[in-house]
Amino acid sequence: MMNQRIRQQDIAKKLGVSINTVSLALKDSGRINEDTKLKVQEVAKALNYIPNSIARSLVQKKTYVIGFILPSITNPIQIETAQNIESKLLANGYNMMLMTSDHDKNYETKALDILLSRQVDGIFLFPTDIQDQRKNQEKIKSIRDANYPIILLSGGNFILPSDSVYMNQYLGAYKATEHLINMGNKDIALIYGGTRNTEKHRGYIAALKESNLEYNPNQVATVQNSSYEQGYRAASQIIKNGSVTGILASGDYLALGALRWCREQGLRVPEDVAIIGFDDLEASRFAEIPLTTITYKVEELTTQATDLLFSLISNQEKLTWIEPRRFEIEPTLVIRESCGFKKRSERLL
Amino acid sequence: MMNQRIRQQDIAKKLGVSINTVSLALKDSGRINEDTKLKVQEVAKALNYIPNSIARSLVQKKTYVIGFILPSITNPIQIETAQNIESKLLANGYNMMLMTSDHDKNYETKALDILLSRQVDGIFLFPTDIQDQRKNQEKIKSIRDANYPIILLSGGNFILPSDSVYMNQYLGAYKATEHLINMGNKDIALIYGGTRNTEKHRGYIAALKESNLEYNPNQVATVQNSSYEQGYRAASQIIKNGSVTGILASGDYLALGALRWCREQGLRVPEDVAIIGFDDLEASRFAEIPLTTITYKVEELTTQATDLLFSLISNQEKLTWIEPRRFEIEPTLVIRESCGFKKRSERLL
DNA sequence: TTGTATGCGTTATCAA
DNA sequence: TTGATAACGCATACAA
Repeated sequence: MMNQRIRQQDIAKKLGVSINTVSLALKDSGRINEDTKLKVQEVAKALNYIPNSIARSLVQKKTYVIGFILPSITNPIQIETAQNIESKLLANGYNMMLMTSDHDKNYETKALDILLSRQVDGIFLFPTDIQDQRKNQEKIKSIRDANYPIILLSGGNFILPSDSVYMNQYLGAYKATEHLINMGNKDIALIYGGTRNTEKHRGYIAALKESNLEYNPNQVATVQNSSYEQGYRAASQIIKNGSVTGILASGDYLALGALRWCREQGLRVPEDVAIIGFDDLEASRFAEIPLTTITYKVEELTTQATDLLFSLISNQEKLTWIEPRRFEIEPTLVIRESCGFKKRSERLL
Repeated sequence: MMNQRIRQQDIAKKLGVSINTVSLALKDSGRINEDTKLKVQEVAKALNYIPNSIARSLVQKKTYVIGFILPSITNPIQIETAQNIESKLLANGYNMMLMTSDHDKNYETKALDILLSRQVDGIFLFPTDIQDQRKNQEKIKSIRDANYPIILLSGGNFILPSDSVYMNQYLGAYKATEHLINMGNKDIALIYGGTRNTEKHRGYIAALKESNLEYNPNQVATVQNSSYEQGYRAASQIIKNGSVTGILASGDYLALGALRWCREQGLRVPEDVAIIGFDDLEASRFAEIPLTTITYKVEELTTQATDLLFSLISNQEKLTWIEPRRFEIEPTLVIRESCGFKKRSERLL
């Protein structure tokens, strides 16, 4: 029910000029009389005219809307990424349409179709799952082949159907595991999201292998989402399973949940169990035992991603002929207290 | 650069029928031959036809897009609210356009204009600030008077220009303060967002007054956002100011930051300082001292809000003649350990 | 059951 | 500097 809104026609009629004149005047076009321009703008303001961008989009074939698909809210990093990108888009005159894909399993495809139908000028996609990504691979490829800018916010040691910007999670997991090993741990557990985190899994295994440590499936727990509760629960299972002295969790909330369980059991951290997380959330800095973790460089990632998107948008050449580019961002280790190496000074205000 | 996409015209030409036939067939209209309908749908699928909803919106005067304006990301409750509403909208065939208003101070107005220009079918607005809300009051009123559904997700003891659904924060703060008093605290500090939280401020004062306790401005700290860091910092200031034994924070992260500061100073919680937060985030359940807090009933709020929105959308009567409705949701106290009353059993899995 | 014609509000092209 | 006219892709009223 858009109620009768003011159109260019209305203000044209009021002034006895043509619609075209109004259109040009509102555009602040140079090739129009200053007086009439002012008159038009004045009346427009008086009538509270608001341009209909739907109509404009139809003729210009451009909506200035960018779609953003992300799995869900449990990972605050993804939300932060979305909002960070939103503000960058805004600075360039674009708005964001946000869709979450986790509602049902195959919703990612549907979300893509909706965004295409809405004629968005580009898409950022946080794939739900490497599995699903493979499944949508053809679709994504065809979207890109139609010169439609689509950027993936994930990646790894495999071929992607489109351009991508991502934190190198393999490397992150490798560094984290290596750190646990260096701190003297030999039985290191992994708490992670299964098919959502295959790269982290790979990095974990690679680091173990590098140190000639055995990969023990009993020390790996799969988790539904990256909440405290799941980390708490996973820790309870894993530690009962054996002599684990180190835990790598694929997210900080998982790590903090695990930390809580350990503390409740009277286990000391890091003396009895060392814990390391992922993402460097604020909660980790303020945890009871400040958490050692792996950074997720949101600002760097979103800057790269939006730059890439805008270059694709303004670029005229057929994307088909360009190899998909990938930008990796290298995560770094943030050492706090949960694996040893106390540095109390860090939290000074 | 929308590349040449398939239109109804293209599939009409391919089949030698009229556009109208195609339009009806794709609509699955009853008044069309089954054979041709199937044929059309087949070709549409083969050509990978995706309807142009921009064009459809122009003629139907309906976009099936709802705008959502929220201040920023520091409050995870607002994000959760947005995503919760997004999923409810989706179930009804609507999508959400997300805008954050905190970038510059007066951006809320601009966001409203953008959404109106984009012809969204309705708007949810989380006002940045009561102050700003007053400022935009006329604008919001005029939007509503134009029969444009706009719903505010805040409220209080004052007149609102449009329909609203909100947690009664006055009551929440009252209950929280009362609880602190009941636990024997007489010097109770408030950490809150200033003009963003006037209702909480009022509730705090009312509860003090009810117990004949003096309101002491030195025990009130204003904070930039609801992060751990701000809570940590505020606690350091406030506790140095005097003999505070209880802290009410307007958000759980603030409370947890304050908790951390106290612990680092060797203060026991709740024995030396009792702390209570707001929102009942997951982090509070898993804190080193599980946090007593006030619930924010996201699901209840979003259900009310979307129901109200859809009733406005389908309603044909002039909104001008209807008094703005308001739905208050009553917050409840969740007692954990940070104010006393230990209940260790709660966290069983 | 299908086709034709018109319009949605705007921009763009071409004359005047 | 302005005005008429034709698009944009789709839906709808009406005709056939």
